[in-house]
Amino acid sequence: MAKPDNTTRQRILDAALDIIEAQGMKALTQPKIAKATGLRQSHLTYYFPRKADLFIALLDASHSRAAGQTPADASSVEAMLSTLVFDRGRMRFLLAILLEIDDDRELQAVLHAHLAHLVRVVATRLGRPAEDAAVQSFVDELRGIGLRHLSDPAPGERPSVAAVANRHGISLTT
Amino acid sequence: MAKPDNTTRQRILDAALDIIEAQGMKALTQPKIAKATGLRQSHLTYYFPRKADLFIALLDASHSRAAGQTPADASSVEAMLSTLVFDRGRMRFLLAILLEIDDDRELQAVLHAHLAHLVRVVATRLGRPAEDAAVQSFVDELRGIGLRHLSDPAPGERPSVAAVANRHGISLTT
DNA sequence: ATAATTAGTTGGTAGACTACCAAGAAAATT
DNA sequence: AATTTTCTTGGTAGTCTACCAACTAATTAT
Repeated sequence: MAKPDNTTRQRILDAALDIIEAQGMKALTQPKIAKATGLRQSHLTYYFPRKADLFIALLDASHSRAAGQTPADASSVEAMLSTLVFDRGRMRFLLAILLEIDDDRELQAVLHAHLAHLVRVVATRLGRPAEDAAVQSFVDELRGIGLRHLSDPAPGERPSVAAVANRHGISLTT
Repeated sequence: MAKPDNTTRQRILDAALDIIEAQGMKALTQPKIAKATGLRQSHLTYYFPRKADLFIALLDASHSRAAGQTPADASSVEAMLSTLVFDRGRMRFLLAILLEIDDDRELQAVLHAHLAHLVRVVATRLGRPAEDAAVQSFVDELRGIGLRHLSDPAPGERPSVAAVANRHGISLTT
């Protein structure tokens, strides 16, 4: 089902995620990844010809990593969305990808599918139809809030995800 | 009231806006601005020591430019928000700034104020109190949709701003 | 088994770009 | 007229992405 372990490729992705987590998006450079993995810089572009390719690959990689840490019960949907949207690192990650893929249709499609998938997952976990318009607009608003949150020089408490949900006729307490 | 014309500085900002409009955010580089204005590259960093400084300055500059073209009647709020959020260039502009200012509190504050101001303007134009929570969440959701729109490889028609407004109990037809 | 093809790896380089700096020119103050 | 401040220049240091030609290891085919 999953690709063969492909150790080298995976090592790159892991190192990249570590760097992002520890030093942020702007610090994610080929030299740093090379150092962390012991590979040559030029070698990295063999696996990921353009930086955008790496970014897109990281999309799934980070998802996998997160999946390994989070229990899949419905009660954690709120927490999941909260970090997804209010964690500055996470948000910047998304924005960076969005900017990097620029006008590349192919990569856009991958990202778009990824985002759509997330909405379906949330909807399902909330016991709603997979293509629920309310869930979509709920998540949309969350992302908008997250965007604004990102520019807040002194962010206080994280906004309540549940309150936003209510606004869209969604109850998080199953 | 306004700063003195400061021609050089303004010339830089104008050239920068032109480049962004014509070639997108990624094409906005010091060499290109230098060429367009006839200034030396090193000179640009005299006016804007860091790239983020230029970005922030562009925030107001683009606002001014847009103000000169748009009539200020209420009926155009919809159109204004539509381009603001669904125009890929505009959206990328915001994201680029967000990423570039990173953790600089000072610049974050400027951007944050800018975003807050926009909401107040929208609220006022809609005949609502300046600090209207509904308008805020309305704009938030729009931005979230805009974000998603940006990753759509084959964007169809722009979503209806009015429909989103209704969802937040806001009517655009004054 | 061995030849041939494909996948992975290396070192080096080209091309951009931001940021900085020392020194000189122009403008404004005193 | 002298001095201080602002503006301008040319040059450089340091990063980074992307590319490429050559080499090696691993697969696949004969």
